[in-house]
Amino acid sequence: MSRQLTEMLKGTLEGIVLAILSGRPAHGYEITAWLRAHGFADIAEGTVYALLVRVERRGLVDVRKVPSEKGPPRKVYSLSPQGRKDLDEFWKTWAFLAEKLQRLRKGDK
Amino acid sequence: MSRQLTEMLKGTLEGIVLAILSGRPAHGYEITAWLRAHGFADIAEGTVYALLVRVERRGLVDVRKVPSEKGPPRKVYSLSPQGRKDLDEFWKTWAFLAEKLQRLRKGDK
DNA sequence: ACTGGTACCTAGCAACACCGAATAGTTGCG
DNA sequence: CGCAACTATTCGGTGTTGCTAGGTACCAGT
Repeated sequence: MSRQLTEMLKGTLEGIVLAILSGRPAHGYEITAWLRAHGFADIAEGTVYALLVRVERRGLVDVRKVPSEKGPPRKVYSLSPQGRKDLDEFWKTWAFLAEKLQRLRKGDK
Repeated sequence: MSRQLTEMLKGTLEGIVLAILSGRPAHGYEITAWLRAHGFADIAEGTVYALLVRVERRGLVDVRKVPSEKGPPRKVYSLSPQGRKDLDEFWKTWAFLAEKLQRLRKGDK
C-alpha cells in the first residue's frame, strides 16, 4: 500500500464503511469483500474488524449475531441513528476538504 | 477541531503544503497564515512546523535560511524535484479516493 | 488428513495531527 | 524603561489511525 493512500484513509475509511452500511446491513467479511471489489484491493482485513469494533463502541452501529451455514457466526452491523448523524457530518467534512483541494489544484496558491 | 477533520487531514495536509510550495517558496509562519486565511482556521501552528521537518528529512523540499527584519531568521522552503514527484503522486491518490467517494455518495452501495 | 473458503480477533508498530509550552527577536505604546 | 504584541521556530507528550502478521474456528470437498 502506498504511504500516501494509507494516510489518506485515516478518517475516510470510517466514513466509507458507514456509507456502505447506510445502504444495507452487512458483516465484516462482507464489507472487506466489497472494498476489495470496489478498488480498495489491499485494505487489510484486520483493519476493517478493528474499525468495526471502534464504531460499535461509539454507538454508531447496532450489531446482531447471525449464525452462518459456513464458518463461525456473523456479526451483522447496521447504522444506528447516531451513525447516520456521523455519516452526515462525514460528508460535510469531506465536501469542505474536497472543495479546498479543488481550488488548490487550480492554482489558487 | 472536529475529530473527523483532524483524521482526514492526515495525509492530505502534507499534500496541501506541497501544493502551496509548488506555487512559490514560503516559510512556516507564512504557510500557517495562508492556511488560516483559506479556511483552515484552526490548524495548530506546531503541526505545520512538524510537517515541514518531516518533508525536509524526506528530501521533498529545499531549505534556505533568510534573515528577517522582524523576529528570528526564516526558513524558506521550496519544492525539490522529488517533492514535485510526490505532489504528482498525491494528486493521483487524491483523485482515486475522491472518485471512489463520489460513487459511494451517489448510492453505489 | 489436508486444503481452501468463510468469518472473526488480536498485539505490536509507525505515522500523523493536536496540545501546550518554551524560546527569541523586533516594534510600538503607555 | 517595561511590557504587550507580533514575527518565527521548536519540542515533548498524547490519542487516533491503518498496517503487519499472525491466530482461532467452522465447514466442505479431495
